[in-house]
Amino acid sequence: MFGTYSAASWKETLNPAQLEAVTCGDGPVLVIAGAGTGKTWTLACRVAHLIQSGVPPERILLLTFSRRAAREMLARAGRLVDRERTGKVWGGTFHATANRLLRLHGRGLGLSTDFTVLDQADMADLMDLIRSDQHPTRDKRERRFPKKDTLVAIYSRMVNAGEPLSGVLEHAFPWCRDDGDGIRAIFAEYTRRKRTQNVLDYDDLLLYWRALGETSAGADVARMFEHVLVDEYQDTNPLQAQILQSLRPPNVNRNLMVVGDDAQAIYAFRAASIRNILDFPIHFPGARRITLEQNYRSTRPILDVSNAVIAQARERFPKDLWPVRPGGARPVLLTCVDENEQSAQVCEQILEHREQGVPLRHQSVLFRTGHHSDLLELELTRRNIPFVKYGGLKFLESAHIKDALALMRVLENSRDEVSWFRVLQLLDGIGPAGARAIMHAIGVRSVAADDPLRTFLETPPRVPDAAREGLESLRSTLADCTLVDGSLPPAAELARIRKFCEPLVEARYSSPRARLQDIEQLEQVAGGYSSRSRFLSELALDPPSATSDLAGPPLLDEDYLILSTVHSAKGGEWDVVHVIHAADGMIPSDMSTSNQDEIEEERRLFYVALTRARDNLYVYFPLRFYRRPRGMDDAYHYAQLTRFLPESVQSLFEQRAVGTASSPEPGAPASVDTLLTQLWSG
DNA sequence: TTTTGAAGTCTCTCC
DNA sequence: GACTTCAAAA
Repeated sequence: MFGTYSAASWKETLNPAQLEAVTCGDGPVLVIAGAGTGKTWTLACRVAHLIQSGVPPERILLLTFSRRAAREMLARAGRLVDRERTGKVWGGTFHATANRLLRLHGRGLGLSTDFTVLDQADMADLMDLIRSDQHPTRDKRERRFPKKDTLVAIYSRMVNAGEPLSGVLEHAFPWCRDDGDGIRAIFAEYTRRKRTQNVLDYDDLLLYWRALGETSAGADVARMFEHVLVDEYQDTNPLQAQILQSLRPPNVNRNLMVVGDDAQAIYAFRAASIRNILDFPIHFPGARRITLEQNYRSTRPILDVSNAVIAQARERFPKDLWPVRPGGARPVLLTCVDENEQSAQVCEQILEHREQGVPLRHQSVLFRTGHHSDLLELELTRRNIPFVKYGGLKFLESAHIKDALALMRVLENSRDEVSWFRVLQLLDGIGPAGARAIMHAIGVRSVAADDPLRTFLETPPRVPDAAREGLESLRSTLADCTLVDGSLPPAAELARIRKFCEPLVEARYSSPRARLQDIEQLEQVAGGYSSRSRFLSELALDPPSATSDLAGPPLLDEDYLILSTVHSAKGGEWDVVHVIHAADGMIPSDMSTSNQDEIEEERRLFYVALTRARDNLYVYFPLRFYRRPRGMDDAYHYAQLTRFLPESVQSLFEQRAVGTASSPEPGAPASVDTLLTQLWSG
């Protein structure tokens, strides 16, 4: 269905509801689109239709949940009109778009347009720095104060939900309720420092974009766009909804199309609110509503299971998906004796489908959290099955990459205290206290002082003997990068930084070679950029989501399996989908079972996973799994099948049980099945 | 006083 | 693997 079409014929591929969405005229439109109903295709066609109707592509704004989604959608639209024109469409996430717009129009808000962007880890580091400033002697007997990641989570929720601190603490972080004053003080200082350091965090990007709407530049920005389209609207938050309102003031125009599915809302933890979809007709009076219910993706048996799972949801908009595709195999529920058996079974099924002609890249393995695939990855490697993993532990989060980037950021913004703090502690003999002393000496935090970087290079700070050699190496590296006439291309700069890091990485980390290669990979990525500031902000806003993203475009004939968290799999579809760890405590995660809303979100998450499958769906349930021992408990636990598959839903599956406790070989005798069945239903 | 190393704890999802 | 805590060494 996604082949190439002539300009006239592609509209014939659309069903009536899709066609209505694609060709509808001006004004606000809400498209409720169930899983697999051709939502992406419809949006791509809408873009193509607008361009064909004479809307200049640069006056179309397409907001998506990831940059990858925007790229794919515009690539499809490009096949319908032409690449040259679709390339001019504004596309990307809210955050990336804010970044672009604020660099163009942020002056009126008192922003200097060469700001740097803090990612979540940077936010946490700055919070931590402030926390230890405000409580220099942490009393250990005192009750624990919220950790830096918690502080960031509280702060982000407050901003994105637009809810006062007290309310956020009460509803979402009740265990921090009594620390309100301390938290408030940290937030105030956090905000102050961000401003003096000329940095914006993720939340600021949205806040300033909204603020832009209230300035005179805001009207200009609104007028820039004739049409605004938003994908995955169910996962936007109140702040983003306000941005859309500021972007579509009644006196400019109200051309706004949002597309979403309440049954697939899985970002409440990021303050996303289903109210955005519910209240859309209130925010944009006269909104037209179109529902897409015809499912093109999955066969009936897969849809039956998915519908049965979501039907148990506490509340939802009634919406039935009906399949277009006939026939199809029953989904398979595999009860495995343990996690090793699960890994082995996944490999077996994958290879069998490949034998039957389904290449690896049309199959995927989905799981709740990044480390759920650890064992499987070992097994895949052992069997030489190539794979690419999305989501989970990210490349940019590893310490050595952050070290290298911190050096670049000091060059970019010499008042970036988080980066200085990190860079200086790379030196032997310099710990937190030493780093603070140096930062004070070169005036990183005093607004009036000269450029701290120049001070650092011109007058070397006093350091203990152990740090002398490292300090000189650091100074000459930084000097090298600044004194070359003009500015060095980012890749060349990183090459020098890598030289500096080499001895450190070798001394500090266990597998230095792999880590140095990581930095080389980063150099490769940097090769695509001519400006350091662009490189750094793109990296913060669109981090490589898989290691393969860094290795450059994979060879066309290369075949590899996709491993992904369910969150990262949103919007994807595969012929064969394997959902692993369908046990209570995994799905739903036992960190998300404290209240009904969280459980409902986990249910939708499971639904999203199931609905990714086109032809074959496998759900794996490991009976026995390892969990790090807590207290006297045994390290091995017996699990219950996920609560989202009650008896009535199980019966829609073909059920198999494999493995025995003593021999983890496939093909257990039939009697084991009944034993296992008793275990999960008893 | 500050750094450094060792032992112990706990780990979700993403822009 | 990353972070915290604690104690020894500089």
